[in-house]
Amino acid sequence: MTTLLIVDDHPLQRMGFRMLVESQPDLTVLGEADNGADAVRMAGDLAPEVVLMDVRMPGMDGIEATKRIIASGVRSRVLVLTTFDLDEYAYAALRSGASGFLVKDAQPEELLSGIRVVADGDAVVAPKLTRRLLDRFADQFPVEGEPSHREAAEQLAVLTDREREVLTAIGRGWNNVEIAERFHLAESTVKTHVGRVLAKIDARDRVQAVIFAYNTGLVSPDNHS
Amino acid sequence: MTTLLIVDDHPLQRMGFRMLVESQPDLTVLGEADNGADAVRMAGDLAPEVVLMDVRMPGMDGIEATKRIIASGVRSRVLVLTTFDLDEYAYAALRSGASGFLVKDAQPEELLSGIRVVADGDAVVAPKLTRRLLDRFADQFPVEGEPSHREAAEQLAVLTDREREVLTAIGRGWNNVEIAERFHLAESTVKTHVGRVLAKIDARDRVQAVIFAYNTGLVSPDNHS
DNA sequence: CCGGGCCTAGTACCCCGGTACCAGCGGCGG
DNA sequence: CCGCCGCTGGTACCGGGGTACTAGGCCCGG
Repeated sequence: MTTLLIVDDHPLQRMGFRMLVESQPDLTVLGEADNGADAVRMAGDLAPEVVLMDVRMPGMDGIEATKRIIASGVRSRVLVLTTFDLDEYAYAALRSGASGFLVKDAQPEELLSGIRVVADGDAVVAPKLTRRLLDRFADQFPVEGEPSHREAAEQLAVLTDREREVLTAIGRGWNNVEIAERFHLAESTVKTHVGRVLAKIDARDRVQAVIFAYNTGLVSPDNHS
Repeated sequence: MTTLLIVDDHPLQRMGFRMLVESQPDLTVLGEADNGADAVRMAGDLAPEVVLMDVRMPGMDGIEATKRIIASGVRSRVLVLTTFDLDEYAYAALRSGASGFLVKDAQPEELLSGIRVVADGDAVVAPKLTRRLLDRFADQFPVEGEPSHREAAEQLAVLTDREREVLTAIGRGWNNVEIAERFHLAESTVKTHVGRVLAKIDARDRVQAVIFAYNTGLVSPDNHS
């Protein structure tokens, strides 16, 4: 049984959601809120598995409410509902920590499907929003970065493509096992690469490699994950 | 009628896709390719609306093939299929210009739905991958008003003076012995401080502590020695 | 005066990281 | 065709790093 909290400032809209949701044997509504502040409080009290959150509300909007719910440490997952005409809010919503983004005029089956996906710990994004998400994602990750420090850049140049990838991974704080997993390599292979990188950039250990990566601009603040 | 090109190095897999797709009255297969080079060429010749692209293939892989198809200017949209979880290759795929990303063991309906979504000009990402994508997105694009810097800065405030000194030293790439010497401490003392710093800033090891130090501005590029 | 931070220091333990060395493979240029 | 290079993988070894726990001395505020 998946528990829900419905957040929307329009009573009629809430009614619609409740009708749809309660028609499903595996879904149940714990409560409703008509503003962001109540939503945050009720999420803390009721600990619903999924919060259906309208973005546009008077006072605290759905995005701010989402951030606070996520920050509060409650296990609730938030499924944000947008009307899609808002572009400036779109990215803020994506960053808010929500587990899903659907358009309010979606088919009922899509909404129900989205609720179950989110309840399972996965995420869902409406196709139209996904398009923009991918475009933005592509923009923000240029194929090759631009080193700012020329001198060190020469050392960067002597690295092979693979070694530069590994150095970037080191710069993100990943350990050898994590690097191996993300690149589908054996840990021993990663060690080999790391060793060569350290020798080439004249670093004693991966800590100094991180510093090197920052000084060359290979990685920048908030470039991690 | 939506036209398709199937790209996979496994004949049996292609057969499965073809069977599924041709069972749909609105979908038709224009051709098949078992490697990236052929895929690029056939996409140019046949101009399918959607390319079903396996990501892992000997020789030119699906990602490189996707990039070249997109770069070629053909109007084809690429739906990438993988058996694996989101990893570096997957991110590379998302950057490659693909319109969709699904796992190969998805339900047939999901695949068909994904094909139609992509054909409509929208994009689709498998729920399990979306979760990771959103996490990554959130990491990469900190909210303007409430950057992770602020959170981090608050963590900085909880550090004692000594701990902040030690963190700075870590950020300069010094090891425990060097820190001990410069501060006239025993190595064991340094370890104690380091351990508490790591706990307070929620870092796994000193490598992540370095990154933290850079992100908070505690240390800056070319600040060492 | 006594509790609580903070700094100091030690011991013991385990694991990850780094090194050394070796080896096979595929591509590419001489 | 051969050699070089880059990439991959493995084994073995050792030292540094991180954790857990303990503990004494210091200063400050209740």
